[in-house]
Amino acid sequence: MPELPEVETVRRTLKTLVLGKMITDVHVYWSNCVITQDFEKKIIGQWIHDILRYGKYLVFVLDHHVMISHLRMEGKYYLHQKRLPSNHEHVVFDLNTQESLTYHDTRKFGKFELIDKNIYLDVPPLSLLGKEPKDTDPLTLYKRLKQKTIPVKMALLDQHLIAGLGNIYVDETLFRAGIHPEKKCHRLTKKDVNHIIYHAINVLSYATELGGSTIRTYHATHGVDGKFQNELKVHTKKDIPCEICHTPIIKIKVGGRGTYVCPTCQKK
DNA sequence: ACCACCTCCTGATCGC
DNA sequence: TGCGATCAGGAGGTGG
Repeated sequence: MPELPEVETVRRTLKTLVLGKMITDVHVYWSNCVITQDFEKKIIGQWIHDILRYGKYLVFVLDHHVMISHLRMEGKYYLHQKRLPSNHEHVVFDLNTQESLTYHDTRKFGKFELIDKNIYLDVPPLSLLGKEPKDTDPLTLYKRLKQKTIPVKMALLDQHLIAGLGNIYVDETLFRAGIHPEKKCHRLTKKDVNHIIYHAINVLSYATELGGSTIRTYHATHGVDGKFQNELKVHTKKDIPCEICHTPIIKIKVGGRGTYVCPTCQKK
């Protein structure tokens, strides 16, 4: 499940592979993953000038549009010589170099959208996206959380409040901050929120440095594997002793999400 | 505004 | 061993 560090790794890899190339043809094999009408007609003939990232969204900057791509759980890109599509390849972009950029997504959850280049930051989904932890003002976040009764983990997964965290890095952030994922938002202190932001920034930047995490079925473009899974302290660590207090890590459900927590170090 | 719940999907895993 | 049921989950939508 790609989160900010994994998407950033994909962005950097893809930039080296497709910048300055033109999309000569597009094949959509699973139409539900494309939101835009006449997607193929609009995108053919445009050049790829840049690839940006906002939270977990990839933004391909073209001549007239941006193509917003969200990988959701299992989306992956591959660049290869033109060939027949294989299983789970739902969108194929033919390039002017005789290569194809292929989008592969087993669960078909990823989405593509074309938006006018001049307005894409002013319309959903990007207009609704919260700031990334490094740009988040602690007091502003504290005030918004103060009005909420949901568990802090659910708030941190809400991309409108803060962008980039997913299930893995929320668990890791809350462990490092010593806060229980079920703690209600309105009970968080300013100090709690400061700790959360501080550790979120650290976890995300360190994970990005290591190329993200490679767990379950996720890996970045071209078989690039991340190394941050070796740094995980709670996520996937059920029954393993906490490295601080040696209490076994437990797995619980918070808002329906599998959640790993040290029942001793993390306070409600 | 807030929040709980549903939907989309497939493959892995669980339980009888 | 086999096979149906359950689980996993990011974000958008719905309805209370």
